[in-house]
Amino acid sequence: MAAPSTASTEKRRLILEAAVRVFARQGFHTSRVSDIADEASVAYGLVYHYFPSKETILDTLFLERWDVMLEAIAEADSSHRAPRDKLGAIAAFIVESYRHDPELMKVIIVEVTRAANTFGRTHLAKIREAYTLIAGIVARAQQEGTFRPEIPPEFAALAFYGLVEQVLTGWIFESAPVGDEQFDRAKAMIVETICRGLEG
Amino acid sequence: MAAPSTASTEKRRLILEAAVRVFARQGFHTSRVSDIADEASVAYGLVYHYFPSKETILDTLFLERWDVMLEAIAEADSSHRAPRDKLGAIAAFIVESYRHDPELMKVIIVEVTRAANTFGRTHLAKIREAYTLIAGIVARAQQEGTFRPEIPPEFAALAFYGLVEQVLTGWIFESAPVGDEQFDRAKAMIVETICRGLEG
Amino acid sequence: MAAPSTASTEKRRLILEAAVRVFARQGFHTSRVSDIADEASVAYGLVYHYFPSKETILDTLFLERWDVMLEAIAEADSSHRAPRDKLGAIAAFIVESYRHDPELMKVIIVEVTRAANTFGRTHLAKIREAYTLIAGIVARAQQEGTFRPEIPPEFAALAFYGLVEQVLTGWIFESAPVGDEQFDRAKAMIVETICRGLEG
Amino acid sequence: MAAPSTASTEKRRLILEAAVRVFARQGFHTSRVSDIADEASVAYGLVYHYFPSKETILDTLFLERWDVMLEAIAEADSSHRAPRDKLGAIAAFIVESYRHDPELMKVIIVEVTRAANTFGRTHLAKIREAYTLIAGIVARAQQEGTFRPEIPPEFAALAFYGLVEQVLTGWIFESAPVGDEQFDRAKAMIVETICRGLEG
DNA sequence: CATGAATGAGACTTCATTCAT
DNA sequence: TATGAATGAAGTCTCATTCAT
Repeated sequence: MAAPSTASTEKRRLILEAAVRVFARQGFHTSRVSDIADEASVAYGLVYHYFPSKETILDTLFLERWDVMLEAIAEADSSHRAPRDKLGAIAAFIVESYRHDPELMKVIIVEVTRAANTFGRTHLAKIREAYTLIAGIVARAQQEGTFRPEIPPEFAALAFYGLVEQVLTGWIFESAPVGDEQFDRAKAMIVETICRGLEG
Repeated sequence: MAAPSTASTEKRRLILEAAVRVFARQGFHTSRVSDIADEASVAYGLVYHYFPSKETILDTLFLERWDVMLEAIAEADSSHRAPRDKLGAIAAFIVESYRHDPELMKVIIVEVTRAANTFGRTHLAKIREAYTLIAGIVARAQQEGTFRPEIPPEFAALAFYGLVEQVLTGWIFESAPVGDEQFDRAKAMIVETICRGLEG
Repeated sequence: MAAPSTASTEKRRLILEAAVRVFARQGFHTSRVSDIADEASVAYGLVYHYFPSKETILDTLFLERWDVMLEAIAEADSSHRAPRDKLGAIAAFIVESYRHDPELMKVIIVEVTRAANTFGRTHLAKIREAYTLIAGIVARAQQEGTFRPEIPPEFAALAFYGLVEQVLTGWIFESAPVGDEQFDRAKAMIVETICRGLEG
Repeated sequence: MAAPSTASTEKRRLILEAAVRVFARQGFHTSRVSDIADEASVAYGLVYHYFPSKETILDTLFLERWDVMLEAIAEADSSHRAPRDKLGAIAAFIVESYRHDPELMKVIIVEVTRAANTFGRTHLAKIREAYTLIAGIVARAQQEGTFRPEIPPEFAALAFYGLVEQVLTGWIFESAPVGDEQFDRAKAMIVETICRGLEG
């Protein structure tokens, strides 16, 4: 018999992964808890054994992934690269996240990040952390003279992250699948568009 | 005494305006039709006399305003201004729309434009019209040599509109009220940020 | 200008006729008062000017026609025909009623006579008058020895009227239209079937 | 302790039986789903756990019982009795059905069989099966010379079933309760009335 | 841990009826 | 008479959550 803790974790993970597919397909509001249970091939009640509410599932999905992203941003910042390369690394990380698990990214963006009235509200502080980190990169680039000082760092962060999100949103609702080439071009263009505006 | 047709229109308008306030306050999904009726000081059933469904109210709100915006974009384009000024006019129009009726803009952005999974889906084509118009401006600027050709016009439109929307979203969820000065600075910074990246 | 009383009667009649078509098409429960007003090309409120409720319209339709039928039965009875011919005259009258205005008969049978739980309840006494009259014919035929005494007159009336109604119900829900020949054969067969069982 | 499958079936049956009582008392249209739940001492939602709609409950009630009746008719036909006795067996079966569970029969007749505009429509084909089986008995009786050929079998079936239904309808709406004697006399009279008309 | 039956509040929508003009 | 806007009660169905086993 497997260790209980392992077994429990497995089912929990199964439910989370099923939730991603269901939320991505139907949207959070239109997804029923039973849809998730069905998708996970798990009993209805088990969902409530692992999660106190439907909302918590979405929260978990968001927080798990968002923390990874915050770490990635922090790491990009801590490196000794040029500001443009730091932003490039961040853009690359997010784009790669989408390439790797588009459904999860769709859920996070559509149901949390952009659904600011509902869940975004709850996670506003967490979302802002990302802005703050990015703004920090810009601020330091301005101090060292790489970026010109006219644009406030917070505004630059807004522009940068806004563009990345917009690009992903475009892919999410595009009918045609996105190819590898587009992913790579996107990374370059995001950086090029924003940094040209920022660099002195 | 007002003409009957006017009276009927008045109530309809009353309901639309109440819906804006209610949707802005509670979000579409959390708003009950009875909330709208109460806010409009109107009987429950009257809402259904004028609108076949709760969804239609949101549709109406969106379409009315969005068409005005599309006209504004078209007009900005038709003028003989420099590309940067055209984009400036568009940014100014949207920012002014927010200054004039922040609740309506909040509803449109939060519940339609950004709620891509739900209503955005229905209005995707309409939303894309705006992107297409903006992309047209960029494309022509590239042809006449004012903008450099590296960035595809569609991508530029994404960046431009994405930034505008991001700025408004920021205001929408900011706790502190936004002052006149910020509105004007925002217009300038949006254009500055994007156009520096686009101009040759 | 027409005399008011005449005008009022005209509109009233218009509404009643429209109600027949609407009830026949959609059934009473599925018919909205607005459907009737639309079908009559008359303002919504006018229906309530002439009838205190939707139900009253059906009542009126039923009572008007049913009284005519009761008279026809009474008349058939008062004649000096043989019992078989009396029943034949009644069957003929009802079948001709259907031939002349199938929609009205459909409404009366489907929505009143057979809808015993709803409106039939209200009109039970009125409906029974017909049974009583028919039973009277049978009773007298038994007294004079034309019909044998074994079957109670009330039961005979049940059988007779039941068959007539069943035949009409068959036509009502038949997909194919009913031809003149069928009407005439039906009259004959109804009498033949029932009277053979009754005659000594 | 009962097996789970049995328990679940029990509640379902409880709801069906409650529905019979409620429909018989108030009529289908006037019965609310909450009335059924209350009558069954069951939570509102459980009704929808077992049945997708209020209508389905009525459908189930009708189909379950009607199929039993179709079998009874088929069985009566397959026996080697005289045609008159076959019809007698059918009449007896239906009358006994009423004696055994008058509320269920009331619901089936009043709300389905006679409510031809609403549910009858849905079950028309099923209802006609009964007519067809009965017509078959008559047709064969005519071929073997027991019944005379003048009356078309379909018409005879109409008369027979129409009379049975009419008799039950009479009981259903009679204020006084029906005694055992009446049940038995009814069986005899139905057969007597119809068969005298059919026999050569 | 696992199951799925049981609970019940909640919200949309319909529509008969009333009323002001 | 005539109009159609206004009212609001009523009822179906959904579904997140709880609970007994």
